[in-house]
Amino acid sequence: MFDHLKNKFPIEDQKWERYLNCFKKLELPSKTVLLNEGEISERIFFIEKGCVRCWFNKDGKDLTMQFFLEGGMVASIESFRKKIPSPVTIETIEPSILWYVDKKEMDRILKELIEIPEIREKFIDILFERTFDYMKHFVSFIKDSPEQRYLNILKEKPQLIQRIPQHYIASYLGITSVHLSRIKNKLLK
Amino acid sequence: MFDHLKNKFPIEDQKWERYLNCFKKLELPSKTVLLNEGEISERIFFIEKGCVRCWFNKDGKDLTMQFFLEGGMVASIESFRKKIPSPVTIETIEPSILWYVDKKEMDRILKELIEIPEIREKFIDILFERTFDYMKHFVSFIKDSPEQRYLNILKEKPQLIQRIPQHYIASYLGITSVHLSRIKNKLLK
DNA sequence: TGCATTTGATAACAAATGTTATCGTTCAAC
DNA sequence: GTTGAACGATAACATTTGTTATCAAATGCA
Repeated sequence: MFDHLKNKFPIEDQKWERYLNCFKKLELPSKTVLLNEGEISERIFFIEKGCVRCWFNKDGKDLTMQFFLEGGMVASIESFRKKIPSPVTIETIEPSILWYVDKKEMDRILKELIEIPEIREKFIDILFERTFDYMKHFVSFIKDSPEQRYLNILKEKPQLIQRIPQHYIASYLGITSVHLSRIKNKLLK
Repeated sequence: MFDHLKNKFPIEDQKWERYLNCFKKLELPSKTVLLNEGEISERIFFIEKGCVRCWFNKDGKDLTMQFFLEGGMVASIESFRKKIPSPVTIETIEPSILWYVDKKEMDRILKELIEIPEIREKFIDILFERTFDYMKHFVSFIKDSPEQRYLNILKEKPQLIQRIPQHYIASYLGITSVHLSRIKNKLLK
């Protein structure tokens, strides 16, 4: 697990040791809520094992915004950064092993680490990459049909298709589960 | 114009002076291409007056990804940062007054300024805000009907509706211009 | 093991959206 | 001013996608 983290924040081992005790381990069953819609995000989670989903309620419908797998780092980032109510619920959808850090500690750690040029670069890089991901994702809504979006995931993140219930994938693609079922059926032929 | 910039990068005036000569002014007519799809972005543009559109070609169709107005800062950011071919063309859609900085100089400036904690914070903040914007945009494709997306723009960025040809708005919303015309018609009644 | 819940497929029908074509208007270039 | 291109509205029709309901299979749990 900590290999993932060391990769995200490449600092020397001894410095790293100083932060280890900020990380708390959680072993959780499936369908455990990590943060409720409307609450303020106080923790950032690192996924060692399992799968986490961000979703929100729209007129009684459960709509999926994003998935995170092993190695992922998840929080309701706008809530975490700006201390505003979270627009999403964050929930495990598999039995999962997570590590979390409280916001207060995370802020302190970042404040120290950001002074180190390599870490700073890495941090900014991660931020840019996440921005690029979101850009690609919304461009795909302009550019691709739902069928094509499904094929894109199948190619780029096959894990998601294999592990995640289809109706969650459907709303993530912006379609109904009935329609996704039709798409799969059509692709078989 | 430079007020916008000073606001984005709040440094003392004398320091600011040192960078002024990196900014080159352009006065351009409408439909001037600033960067072609496939080229590598070498400049970042700041908009003093006018309007700029990022778009790409998909099977012969012209699809709009994003608009920028006065005060905006535009480049093909993934291309600018990673020196990869731009997925989009950047083009004025009104007679515009722009300022640009070459990537080499921008990198040098940022390298210096990023050491200053306030600037660094501001920079990271701008990055986060842009990320949040893209998140909201793609969530709106999951959550809202095209009609609702149109109403959202009308409310949040009415300037876009007023100034930008409707068929550009349409593809930005992920629909055809015919459908957008229908939506507007329906809203009249 | 057995039962309830979740998940996924499918059908029939309704609604939304795209396609193509036509027409009138606006607008900029000459 | 005249003209051609760009823009926007509209209609008719085709296609895609959503809705609702039902059923079968898979899954988790007592």
